Amino acid sequence: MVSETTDRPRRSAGGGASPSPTDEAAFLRDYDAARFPRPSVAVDVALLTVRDDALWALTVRRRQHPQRGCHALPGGFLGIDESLDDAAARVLASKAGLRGVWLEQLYTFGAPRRDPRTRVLSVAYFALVDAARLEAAARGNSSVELARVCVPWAAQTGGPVRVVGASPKAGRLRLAFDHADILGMAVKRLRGKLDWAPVGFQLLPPRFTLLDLQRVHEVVRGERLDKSAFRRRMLASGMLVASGESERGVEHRPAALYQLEQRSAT
Amino acid sequence: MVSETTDRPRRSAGGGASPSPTDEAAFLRDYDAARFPRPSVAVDVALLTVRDDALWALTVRRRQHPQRGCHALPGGFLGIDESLDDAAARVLASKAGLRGVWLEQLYTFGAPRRDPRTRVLSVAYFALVDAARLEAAARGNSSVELARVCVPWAAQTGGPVRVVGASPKAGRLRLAFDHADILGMAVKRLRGKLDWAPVGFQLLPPRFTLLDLQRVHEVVRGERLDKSAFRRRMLASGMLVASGESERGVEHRPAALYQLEQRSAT
DNA sequence: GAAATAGTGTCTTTAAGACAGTATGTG
DNA sequence: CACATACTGTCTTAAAGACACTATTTC
Repeated sequence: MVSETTDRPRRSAGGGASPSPTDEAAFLRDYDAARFPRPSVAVDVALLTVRDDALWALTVRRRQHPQRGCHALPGGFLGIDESLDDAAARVLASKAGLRGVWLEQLYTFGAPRRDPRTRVLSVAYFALVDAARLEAAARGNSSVELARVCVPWAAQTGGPVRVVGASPKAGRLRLAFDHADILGMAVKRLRGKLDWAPVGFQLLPPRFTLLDLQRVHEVVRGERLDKSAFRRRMLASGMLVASGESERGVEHRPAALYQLEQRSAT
Repeated sequence: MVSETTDRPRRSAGGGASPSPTDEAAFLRDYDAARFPRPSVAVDVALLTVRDDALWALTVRRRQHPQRGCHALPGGFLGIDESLDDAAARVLASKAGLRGVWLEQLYTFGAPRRDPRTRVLSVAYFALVDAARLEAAARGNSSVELARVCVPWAAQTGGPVRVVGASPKAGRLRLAFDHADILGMAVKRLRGKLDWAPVGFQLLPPRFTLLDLQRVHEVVRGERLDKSAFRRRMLASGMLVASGESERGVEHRPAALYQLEQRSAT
């Protein structure tokens, strides 16, 4: 059976089957948005980076019920006059102190019981930042924590991931709600876009060597790549340009530094 | 500045800066979901098909304000205990009488003024069905209409699309709200998935010839493809199997009929 | 056998994988 | 000069594009 919740809520009950035509201004004046129950809407951000040959995600330790003590993705409720993109940027700024980070909407999670409090939809976002910026942000903020992401599936299969604490002896962390699924989808999306969209660069500082970029691709894809073929492919893609400068302070031949071609900045 | 709407709404005002720890059951009992304003959440479905060398979308003529007289995607408000996927399937069943259609979440549209009534988020879905089923469904239902989709951008660029009525003399149709953007994103997603996911098959009946499939790919991508290379690629993909049968009633050599390999059914 | 589309063969082009080699910095 | 890593060359392999060719059905 089809639920009646599909009908547009209206204060003035239109008489019977025939629609009661009024002008649009009158319609909007009489419109009663509160007539049907509405879910809460949150925005959660899967912020990923690459460091030490591993994928890391930013987590927030929950100090309140529900799921108190679990690790969660940084998130917050959507403001009633706030766009989704703005909400995601606000969450990152307020929880991690990060601004101007690459951000993209990922998926909306809406299982009816995903949050025990009430119906809460989560519009998940997916963000990428280089390790140095994320470390700097996490250092000055005791409420956030980096967690290493372990991907138990190959290629684009998808599914939840596991996370492990940063300290050497730390074990597996408990993720709140369906956040293991959100993180898994972020990894899946990242793997899917890596080869054709300029996203790998977002995990590196503005200037990087080709080997840095190769390491990032290897960590994200979870497999080794051939150096020669990788360079050919990257340079042919047109997404990079040589900056003209080179590494400094290394005790071997310095590598050329590249940067993102401005035109592919999106 | 960071808005205070990020805080978790609670009925009992916790005293000052320190959290007031209670057990989780008590927390949930005291939780007041209505404390902050919540948006309405709708689910809209971009249902696409391919016919006569063109892309078509199912539209619903709006009989009520706002945007009365415009064409819209079939949609409805999310039930408070209903999953997003269920809502999308319900919308397709109730507005188009279609069940068991391939359906995937697309994107959530949430610009604050996208609907003049009140804040309405739209969780957009993207559905594919073969032309015969869609025609059959539209024939018995005067409130829906097929609209031809014109894509004014190349490859994966993205952006809104235009729609044109089905009758030969029909001109451009006005689409309600941001539904031209939703349809545009559906086309972009379809183009992106066509080459690696088993989606082209969803636009054809269960058994089809390789030339049928090639026409579908050509229409979706908006360019001609080479027959030999297309066959090689499709047969090598493992997504198809020969059914063993052939076309009947054609006045030329009948083509072999293929079907989707069961393993790639997702 | 004419017409029409089904289906194949093959040459060329392009991109990727493998891997060895040369180049250029520091100590 | 030793060493470490940067970078290049080249052979092989796989896939795609182009396009002509053969095959099989109906009338």
